[in-house]
Amino acid sequence: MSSSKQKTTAVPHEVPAVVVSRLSLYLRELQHLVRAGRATVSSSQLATLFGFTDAQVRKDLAYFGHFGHPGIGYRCTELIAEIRRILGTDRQWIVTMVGVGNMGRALLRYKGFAAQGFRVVAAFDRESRVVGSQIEGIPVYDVAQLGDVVRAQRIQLGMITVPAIQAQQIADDLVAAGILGIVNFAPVALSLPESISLVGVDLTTELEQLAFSVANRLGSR
Amino acid sequence: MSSSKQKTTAVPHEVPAVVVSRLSLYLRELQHLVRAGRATVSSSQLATLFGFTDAQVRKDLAYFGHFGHPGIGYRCTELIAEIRRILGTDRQWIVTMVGVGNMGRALLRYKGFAAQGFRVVAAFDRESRVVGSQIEGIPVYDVAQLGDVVRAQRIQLGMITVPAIQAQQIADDLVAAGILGIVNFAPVALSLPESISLVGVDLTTELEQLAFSVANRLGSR
DNA sequence: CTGTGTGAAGGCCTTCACAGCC
DNA sequence: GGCTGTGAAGGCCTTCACACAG
Repeated sequence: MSSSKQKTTAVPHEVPAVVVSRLSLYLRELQHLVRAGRATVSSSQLATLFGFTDAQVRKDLAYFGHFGHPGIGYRCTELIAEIRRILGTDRQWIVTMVGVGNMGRALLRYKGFAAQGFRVVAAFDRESRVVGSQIEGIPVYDVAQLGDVVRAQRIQLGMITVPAIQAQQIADDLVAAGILGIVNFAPVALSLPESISLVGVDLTTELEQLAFSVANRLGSR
Repeated sequence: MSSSKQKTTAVPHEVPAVVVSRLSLYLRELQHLVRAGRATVSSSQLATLFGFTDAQVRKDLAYFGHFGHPGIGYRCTELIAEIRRILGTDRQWIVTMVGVGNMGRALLRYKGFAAQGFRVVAAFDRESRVVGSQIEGIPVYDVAQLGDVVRAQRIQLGMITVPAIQAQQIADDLVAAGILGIVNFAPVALSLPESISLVGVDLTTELEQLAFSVANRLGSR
């Protein structure tokens, strides 16, 4: 606030992935806090929600700028705006879903994505039964049209919910069509060019973490 | 193999959570490899699938025992059995799903859980429309019966797919009924006793990681 | 020669502790 | 008094590099 040099403009250098994932969590809880009428939070209050330390919360945020107010804490709406800008969710992302089975359909019907800036504009499947239909207003195309539609609609992100055995081929098609990043729900490791961002989500894996934790009485995390 | 002291019996000491999560990934790919007819893998081949280093794969496994064969690598079926034992998925886990909306239904229909030792025996919802029905042969009860059913069926793990605002109450009910661990799909931080294992899965959070990665051109991970 | 298991080294993240500010 | 931002310290995980085994 004192000097003219605000360094809150861009990602400063290399940020640990784990810091970014915590930022998402902070954002989520901040939004809950605002809805509950809270104007400010301290780092220790935020930390308590997750079992982190207050220093960690401050350090995480300090990677990107000076968002806090000594003696006050962080103003919720202000910090929400900052984190959204950092994550890149202050703008809209154009998304597609490939695979309209149980999981794909469930995700298409989920309202939470749109609320955070992710607009799903097209879905794909190979089953002629669903091709041509709409789910929550989102048209379902044949996978054969994937490249054309992705290019025409300038789709940036793809979510893959096809069976594991088809996932690599779909990923290759998405990359060929110019996609920038992929969330892979199929239980298989994908091989992609370095330039493409990849996040893997495997629900079985998550249950296995839980089983291990219970079997070895590690308690909460 | 030389001495009588095999230390492959239990979790030796404190294992980093990230090691356990990689074990799940190894298991998944090993199962793919077996299906493809492969008998053995080396640490470097396994590592390449994920972009890890070979040393990391070996170190991860070395936490739990000596599973490799110098000059050969790891025998796939052997290592699968070891990892399942380590994760605790060589036995069956009794699981419940609380919330039978889009996400809950999709997960109930997913066949992958059963294949890894997770048996979903009951689901719960508050909507009288679905209570009393079955999904994939799994009965849906009213949430009011949650405690009774969890105790009667000795349910060990719970998956929560209710709206965020209801999630803490459901979690408390599950804990009161003696549950051992929870996977929380609701986009909210839960507060639980230390003795209860907790894994959080937030799909919006995953998309945000991807957005950040793309926005900052970090490429694959 | 191929490939594992592992001390040692290195690096990265977390925690500590406190100066500074409201 | 309350709370942030941050160097310094500490700890934990990853990588290196090599002895050893088949």
